[in-house]
Amino acid sequence: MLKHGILGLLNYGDMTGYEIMTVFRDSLSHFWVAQTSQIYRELQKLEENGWINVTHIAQESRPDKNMLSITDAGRAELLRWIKSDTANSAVRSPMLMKTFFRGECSIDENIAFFRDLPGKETPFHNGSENAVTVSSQYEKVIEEPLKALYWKFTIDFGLMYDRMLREWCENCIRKLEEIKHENPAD
Amino acid sequence: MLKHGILGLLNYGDMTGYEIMTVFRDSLSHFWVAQTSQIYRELQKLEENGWINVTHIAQESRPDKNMLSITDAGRAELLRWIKSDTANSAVRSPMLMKTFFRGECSIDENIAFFRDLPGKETPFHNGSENAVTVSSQYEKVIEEPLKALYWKFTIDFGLMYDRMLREWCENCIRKLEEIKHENPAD
DNA sequence: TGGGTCATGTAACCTGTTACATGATTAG
DNA sequence: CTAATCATGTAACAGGTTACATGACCCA
Repeated sequence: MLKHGILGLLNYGDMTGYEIMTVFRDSLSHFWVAQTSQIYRELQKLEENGWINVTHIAQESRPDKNMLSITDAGRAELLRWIKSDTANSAVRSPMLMKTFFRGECSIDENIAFFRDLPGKETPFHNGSENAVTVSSQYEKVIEEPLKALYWKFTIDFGLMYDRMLREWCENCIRKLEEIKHENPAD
Repeated sequence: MLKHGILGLLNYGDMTGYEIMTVFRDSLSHFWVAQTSQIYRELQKLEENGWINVTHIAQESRPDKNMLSITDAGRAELLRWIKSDTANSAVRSPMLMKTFFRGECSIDENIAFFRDLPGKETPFHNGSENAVTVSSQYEKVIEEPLKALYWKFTIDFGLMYDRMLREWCENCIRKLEEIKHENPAD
């Protein structure tokens, strides 16, 4: 999957590993966290698969760099992946996992837990508002308004998710407060 | 994280690997998918760490089984994990990753994509309504109504997520329809 | 007689995380 | 003078996926 994210970015135009890293940070990282080391490793595999070409460029006042460009095979693979079924995708939420077992903690601890959650757990953890402005800048770079649209869709998702999470936390807190007042013993 | 999920289940009472598997399927699997093979491997590690004890039980009309029970060290580890910070948790959404690059497809293909999504991509992919009834059955097993409460919280999350996802897809479709009518060329 | 349940795993591989490593240039 | 930016990775380990393997009992 990370492979395909990188391939997708290279489809916008040639880039170095470093540039991929920065674009990734501003866009995909909201819903897919990846370390620099992993990006470079995946780039090696993309080349092995023949999905990208690498051109070494010597520089003087800067370290040398490797310019990466997507191949026809890479573009074909990207499209194949985009159109493939989303269904059996890896679901994994550490946050829900912890919530599930929160019965081990006191009600007050749990009220605090749900109070703090919305600030921490969100796909747009850097703040979705910020993501909106960043994407607008890239809109000029991509130059294809229709492609920028889907970027905006992912940000809309982030905004709606944030709102939903806050609501959910409020509901949980409300129920915990009720229980607290029913049995003040706990 | 999977380690801790298993530890949490064993904290409800002794179980075999097989039972963990079935309880897992009905509860945690909604937001954390794991293969049987992985569960057995993690059980080995839990024992190596001294977090569980294993008792071999010979059976006649059934295969022998290993009864697992959580140790004091395991309980301590479970609590440590529950109270640890949720913040830097691994975010990864294949669905948003694909959405991001959907600009490569036609508007009609994308309308179809968003129309089909709500049925596929949901933390409670087996249907959240079903999860509600299953959890009610376990409520009798757990026998501690306060613990079952947090299970219900995770299901509430699933229901709210489902609703939000449907709304988001409708919004995306609406925007795509607008664009389609503005430039019928595409 | 065929499929589901009970019950256990191993092996190979792929993906993700953490820690480490280097070093010049440039902007404040 | 110091921190950020540019630019590249390696190594070891942890966690997740896929495929395979075994075998009896019970119900329809």
